[in-house]
Amino acid sequence: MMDTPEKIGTSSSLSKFEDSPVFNYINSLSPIKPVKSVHVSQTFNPLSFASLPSIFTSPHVSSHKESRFLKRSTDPSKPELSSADGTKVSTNEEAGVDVQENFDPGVSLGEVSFELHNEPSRTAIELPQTLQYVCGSPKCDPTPCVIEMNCVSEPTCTSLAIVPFVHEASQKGLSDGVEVAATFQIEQKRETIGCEWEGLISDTSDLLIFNSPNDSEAFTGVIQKSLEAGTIELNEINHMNESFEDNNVTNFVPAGLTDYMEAHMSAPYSMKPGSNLHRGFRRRCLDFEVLAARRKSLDGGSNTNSSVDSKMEPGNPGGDSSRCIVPGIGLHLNALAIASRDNKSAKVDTLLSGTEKLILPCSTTSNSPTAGQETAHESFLASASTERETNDVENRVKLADDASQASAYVVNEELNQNSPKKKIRRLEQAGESEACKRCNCKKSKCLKLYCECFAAGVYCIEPCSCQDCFNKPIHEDTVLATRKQIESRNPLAFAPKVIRTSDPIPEVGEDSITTPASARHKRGCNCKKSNCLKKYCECFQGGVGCSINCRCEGCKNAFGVKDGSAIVEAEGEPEDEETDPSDKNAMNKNSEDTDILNTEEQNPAALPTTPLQLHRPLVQLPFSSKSKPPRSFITIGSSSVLYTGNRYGKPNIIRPQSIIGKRFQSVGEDETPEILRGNSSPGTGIKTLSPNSKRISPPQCELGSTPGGARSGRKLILQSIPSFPSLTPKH
DNA sequence: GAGTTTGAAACT
DNA sequence: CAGTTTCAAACTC
Repeated sequence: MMDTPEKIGTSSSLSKFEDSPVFNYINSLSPIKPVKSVHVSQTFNPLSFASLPSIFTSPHVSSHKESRFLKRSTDPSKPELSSADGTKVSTNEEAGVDVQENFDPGVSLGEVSFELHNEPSRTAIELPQTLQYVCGSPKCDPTPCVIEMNCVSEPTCTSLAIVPFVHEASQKGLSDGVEVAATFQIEQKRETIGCEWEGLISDTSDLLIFNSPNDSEAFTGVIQKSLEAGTIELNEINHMNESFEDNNVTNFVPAGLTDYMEAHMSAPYSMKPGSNLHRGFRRRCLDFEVLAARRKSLDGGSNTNSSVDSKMEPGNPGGDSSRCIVPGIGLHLNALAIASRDNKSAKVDTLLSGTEKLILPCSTTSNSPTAGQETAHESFLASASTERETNDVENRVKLADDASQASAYVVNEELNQNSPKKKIRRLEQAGESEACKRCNCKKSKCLKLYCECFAAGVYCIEPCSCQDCFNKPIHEDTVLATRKQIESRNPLAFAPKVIRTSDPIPEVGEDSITTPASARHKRGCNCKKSNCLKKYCECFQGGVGCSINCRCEGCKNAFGVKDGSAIVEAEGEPEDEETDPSDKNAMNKNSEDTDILNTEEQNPAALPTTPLQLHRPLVQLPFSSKSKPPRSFITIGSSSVLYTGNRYGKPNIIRPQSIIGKRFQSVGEDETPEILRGNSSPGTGIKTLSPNSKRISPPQCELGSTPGGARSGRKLILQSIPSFPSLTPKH
């Protein structure tokens, strides 16, 4: 319809895009439109591979990310949207279905761009773009993500029903073959009226394509189709994407998203969609939060939720799986580990064969007895985490700390699938991640931070050898209550301990490698005998150098000594005010002078400068992967939810994307910093705020970024604190 | 696998 | 806020 002509215009320029009839059209459309627009931008973004990585990787680009996330989320989340929208979905579906059936590239493109539901159709038609973009999400993510989104974000019966289907489809596709899965899905699609299905189907279709041993073939085929349909459109789309990202995307998208969210999403959940990656991570984290929110809502008397809850509810022993799936989504890193273990060999083979990573997880999930959904989610999460790890190891900046990055990273890899190395690494990492998630608690009942699982916001699973474990879906209430208590004591208790700020991804080419993630342990360690050379040291364990925040004695942290130079043993905790080495010190001093804003901007540069970063890469690899990083993500994600709102606002509004991107990346991981920024009330007594006076230090970003990192961090903490509560409580 | 060491978390 | 205890991971044998 209007799309074709409009498309051209949009492609030409960003500004045009807004002004363009397309944009108007979108505006005219139902609330969904904005989302679509977002999707479109995202979908397009995928086209530009280079941009994508940066985008995803860059945490900072909250706007970007989120917008993208939204896009992505929309893809996977389509179901969500649909479920959420309900009626809307139905209508949209029709359109989407028609589109798919018709396979009119031109039309589809236009529609796709505008309508969420169309995305499926889009996927079919636009595959080239979508594939790239979607691939990441859908393959591994796809089903899982979708499911999770549905379950977690919105307690709709449909979501539950859908889940099984998705898994089946995914499983079939994996086991039997892509084609089969595709057909299966299609059939279901027709059968099922729910738009969710459409979304799922579309996703699955994508998956199928990618899953096919010869992704390239499928991809090429798709491309050819698209080309036949109209290459120009694709190109235009790409341009549009670029323009979006470069110029307005941040501003534009967020607004749409927020609106959409407000309109369709429940408040608590609204934030989630923000980022796909975050979704995954958040989900786990959120699980708790979500559950609480649900319950509250239920208490409030939302019937729909109640139905869901009943399914979700802990009460069900059988429900465990289901529950785990929904609430547990966030939880099951462990499952991944297990699954990965069992299936490692298989995974490897598959990887080697050329199948994508994503597929692997799915396969594992399918294989894993425990569970389908959960495993899928876990796999997704795991993949993300593993990717990070790999990135860290490789010092690939692209993968930013953010979950978003992880997701993005996944996507990229998928795109890049070619490299077997990465796959292997991923596998390895997965294995490592596996180890990370077990606990062996005997007295804490897994309800204290002693428990790694609990601390990570994950439910305990089989691999755990814990005793009297209460950290299970069955005891959700207890877990939530305990969690709240702990958070009340220390709002940052579940925040990631180690914050990594990867340098700007976009600049990956630049020095990213040299300057791996600048990560810091928020609190800092308190080692006295280990010299920060053993895993006893959280900093070392996290693969980050010690910072000013650390109280360690005789620090010899291979990743970076407190004082600044690894060589220096300087223990002087406070003493080390040596300017250079310690960005920390410098930061502290400087920070006082500098405002938050300055810190933010400066951060990126600062981070790279830190010697620690340099050191990290070498050592980190092994450690980082194993332990905490993933967790941190999770927690971050949860916290981030609140933050996301802030993110949208600031990044979008204030800063040019390019700049923002860098900054955010650095900052991105810590959302708190952003918040701080946003709130940035300069003088806050952070310390007082932090329950644990010990070391609530700002994330690295802060440190690195702001000369007065300490302050900023503190400030951040303060601000962040409120946010945390909001997350869990969300009334 | 058992025992020791370590440092965070929790408690006072 | 500091000191002590508890706890579970990390480590060693």
